[in-house]
Amino acid sequence: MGSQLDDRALKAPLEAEAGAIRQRNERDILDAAERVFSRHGYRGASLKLIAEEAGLPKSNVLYYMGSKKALYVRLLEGVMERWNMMLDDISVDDDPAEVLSAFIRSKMEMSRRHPEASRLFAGEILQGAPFLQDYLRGELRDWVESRAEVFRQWAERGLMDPVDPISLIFLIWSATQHYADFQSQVAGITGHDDFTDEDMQRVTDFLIQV
Amino acid sequence: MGSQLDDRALKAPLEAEAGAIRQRNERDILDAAERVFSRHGYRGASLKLIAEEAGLPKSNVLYYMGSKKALYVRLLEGVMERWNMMLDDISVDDDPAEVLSAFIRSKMEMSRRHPEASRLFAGEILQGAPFLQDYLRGELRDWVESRAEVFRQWAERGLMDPVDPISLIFLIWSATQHYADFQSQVAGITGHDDFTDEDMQRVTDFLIQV
DNA sequence: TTCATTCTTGACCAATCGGTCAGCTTCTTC
DNA sequence: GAAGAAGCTGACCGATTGGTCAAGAATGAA
Repeated sequence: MGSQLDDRALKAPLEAEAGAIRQRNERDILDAAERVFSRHGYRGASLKLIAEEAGLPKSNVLYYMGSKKALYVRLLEGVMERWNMMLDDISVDDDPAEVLSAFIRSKMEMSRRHPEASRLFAGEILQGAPFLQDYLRGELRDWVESRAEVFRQWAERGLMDPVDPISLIFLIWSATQHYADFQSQVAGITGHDDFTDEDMQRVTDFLIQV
Repeated sequence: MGSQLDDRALKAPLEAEAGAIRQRNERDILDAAERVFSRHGYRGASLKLIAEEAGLPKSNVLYYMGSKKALYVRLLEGVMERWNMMLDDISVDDDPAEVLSAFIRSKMEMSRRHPEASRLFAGEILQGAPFLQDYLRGELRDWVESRAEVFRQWAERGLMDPVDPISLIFLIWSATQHYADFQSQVAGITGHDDFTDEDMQRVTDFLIQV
């Protein structure tokens, strides 16, 4: 059997280096899907709408993504990948105030620049994380616990107030994500439709101050 | 025309004192709908599922509620009514620490005892509040601003730190609601499936401390 | 040019959706 | 017990859903 075909035939349908056409179309579809899923939720989003948003016929979306569920899962995986990069390399020797400030700032930045991704994740969690349960109970749980351990050591050295570390992480998550997830609530109440840089800075300062 | 019929005929279909049968069935339907809508979102929930959950045929649900949208709106109104009772009667003369503690405690209590209602509200907001926009931009906005005014006066008298009042309200909302909305996330990470009273107390204490 | 691979798409499908309706039974009231 | 109101529900409807498929068009390596 032709050996120069083997490795292409084996990885082509799944792996990275696909044809240029495939790469462009998949990107278009994923971008469109992120917008549509975040606006309407998993069941509320229709393939027809996603296809229109991507400028392709519906059949083409199925051709590249296989099924609605597969498309959704692939989207979630992409979000989690970006999401997980933060706060990955802190150590006991860092300055707590500095680290926490940077963390809050980067989470706020993400809520502001990728609200669709943030809402996509929130919607998945809200409905009981049907597709993410394994991830939550595995990887993410370990991640949180190792971070909490560093906080505990900081508290022992008297570098920060001895608050419950896990609660602190939850607090930062919820407060920063709130601004993406509940964008319309915040916008409706404060009166402006979008966040200015000034607003962002004020909220960030507020959280750091706390 | 028989005057003893008039007032019944006029208000019966819309107003409070309906027949006993109607009252019981409507309650069953609303309870079932709250569970189903909070689990699957507006579009994800089907009348068939709601009907099964309520132990009635689908036609019967339509008979009492008119339409899916009407049922959903009626649910939301109920949630907002309960929700709005809190923090309604504070004044400048109260003790800030006491008021805030009570507020946090009652919001946490609500998140724990009515997670479905809380998630229902969150889902509506997450998708851009298609049914609640008017409420957000009207009543609720006024409510928040009058509360914020009290906070500002407290700060002027030196009774509390001079933090941005609106941000503070958002922070409390998001932090307490987080535990209902992201229940599965929290459960998946912390390891237990539900909150014990002890957990509740610990988190509440933490927030008050902050 | 050849020819296998990849891409594209309209027609079509079964399932499910929210909603209507006619006709039935069960209550309530006098 | 008669009459009208309220409650009940299976059959049915058009629209939309996610998904299949066959057949043709474009692409690219030899």
